[in-house]
Amino acid sequence: MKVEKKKRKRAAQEEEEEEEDGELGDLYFRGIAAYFVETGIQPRRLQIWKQKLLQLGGVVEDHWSEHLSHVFAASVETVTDKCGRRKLKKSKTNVLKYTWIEDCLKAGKCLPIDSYVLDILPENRSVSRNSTENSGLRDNAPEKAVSSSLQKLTSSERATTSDWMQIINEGGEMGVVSKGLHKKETEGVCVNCEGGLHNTQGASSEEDCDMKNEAEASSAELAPARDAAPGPVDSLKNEPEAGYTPPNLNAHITGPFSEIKDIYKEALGDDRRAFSYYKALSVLEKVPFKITSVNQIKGFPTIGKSLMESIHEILSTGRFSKLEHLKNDNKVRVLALFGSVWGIGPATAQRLYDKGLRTLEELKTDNTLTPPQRIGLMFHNDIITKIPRHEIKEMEAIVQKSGSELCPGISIMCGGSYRRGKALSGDMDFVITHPDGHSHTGFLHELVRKLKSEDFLTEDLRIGIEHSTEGTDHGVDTWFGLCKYPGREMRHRVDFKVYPFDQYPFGLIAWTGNDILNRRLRLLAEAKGYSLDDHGLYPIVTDANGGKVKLSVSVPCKSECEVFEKLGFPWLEPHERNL
DNA sequence: GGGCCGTACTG
DNA sequence: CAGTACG
DNA sequence: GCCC
Repeated sequence: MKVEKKKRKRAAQEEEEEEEDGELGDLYFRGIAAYFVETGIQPRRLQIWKQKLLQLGGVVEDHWSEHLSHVFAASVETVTDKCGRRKLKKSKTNVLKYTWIEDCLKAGKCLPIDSYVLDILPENRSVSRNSTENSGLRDNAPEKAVSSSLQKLTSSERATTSDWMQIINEGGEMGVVSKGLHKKETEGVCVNCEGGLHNTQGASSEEDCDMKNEAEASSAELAPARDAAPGPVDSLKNEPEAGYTPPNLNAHITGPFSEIKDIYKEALGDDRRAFSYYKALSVLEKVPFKITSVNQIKGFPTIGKSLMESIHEILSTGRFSKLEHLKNDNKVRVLALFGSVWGIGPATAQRLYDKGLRTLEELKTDNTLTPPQRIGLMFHNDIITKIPRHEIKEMEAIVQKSGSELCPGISIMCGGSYRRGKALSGDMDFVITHPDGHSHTGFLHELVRKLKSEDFLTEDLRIGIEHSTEGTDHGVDTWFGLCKYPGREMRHRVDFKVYPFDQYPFGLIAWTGNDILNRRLRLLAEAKGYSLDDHGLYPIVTDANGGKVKLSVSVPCKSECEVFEKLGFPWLEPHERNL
């Protein structure tokens, strides 16, 4: 068995990559030496492309040089910014859109490059705009987002291939990576942030900072709900109109994985195992081709031995015995059902099961349920129903309108998966602040009252602290509850959190997520001697007794960009945060 | 073998 | 306090 | 579950 495996492995390396996946017979990327301009691309997808390029005979370089055969980029803008217009024109390198790789992978062969070539035109600003438009990347990276992320990224010029690999992978090595990054960045402090902060617009010493970008960044981060006029506001903040989510070509794997993840988490309380599936499926759903053999995903991050075996089983038999086994267990089925109710977790599900309860109908008769659980149960079906993007947009406008009527200048924006560009969201997360630094106090109570009177908010689930006039606490008001889309009885989950202005960037990052990114940022912060949470970045110091103490004063940051910068983490546009 | 985010409400 | 939730 |  072992020998057999070894033999096969050697064969796979020396020979071609044939074996079980006969359809991808040869190394069709052989002879390609490529450099990737990473700007404006989801890190996960990027990594997958690199992996496949290597696997199929190509070479990936960390830096651009003239001997390369190919350069891949999202648009003309990004590539010229990174490599230089003149140098590119001079070299014979093929400058191609990323879509070429995707299409090759889908087709299983090397396609003609003709329709993928990015034309490097002489320095005309308006030209690059058109080429972005035509790049075919609009579906997942509208030009606006691309260009703005470009500027921000290039200013903090790190992210080599290996950096990305490590960032994308688990947090273990993050300390090492970040040290390297940190050096560069703490010295050269993020240009974009600097400008934004002090309002010193003019492009500073760095060549890649421009004013348009500053304006965009600030309007994107602070979305003042204008005086009762919701219309034009929309276009200013939560950019993604259509959503960036690329199609998932591997639902045959992610579907079962998602199911088993929910069971481990909500029924069995095995969070860590659940998290492993969760991370794996976020990788698998970004693979740009339909997986037909485990050989195609050899060496992918977050997919270890056990998951590989599961995937192999799914591919070869169409079944997932581990999941089937769990679903055939009646008790597990009941626990999973109970656990899917808001407010009921694994422990409560188990307790209710032990009482002999088996259905949601029976659950309704139980008198030990807390009021929030009761509401969760009553609207169980509504709550698990996803909300389409355009409806969220309308509801955001409703909240903004009422908010600014109550308090002119208030900034209200919908974060969460909506801000990350998802086409469907499970709930809405409103992050609120006021630029004057004090008008946010007491705002939430009023807002909730008003929105209830408008028959938008319906039930309370959880009510957070009131702002304290003593300033010892963090003073973040929160409200969790349910709402109705106008003209419809169905309930949706809504969260509000109101931050003092100086904590807003931290709150916005935290409530935009995703959770994988949050955890990674917090891990990184810890490795650098900080503690990061939704209201600040706090230095950890050693006191006289050698104990670790978290300082109560945060490192000040005036924008999300600046938080990333302080941590030495590559900037990600909201739609790039679907890690 | 041990790590795996940090916080805040509810009862 | 444990349990649950949020990203 | 994965990854040092």
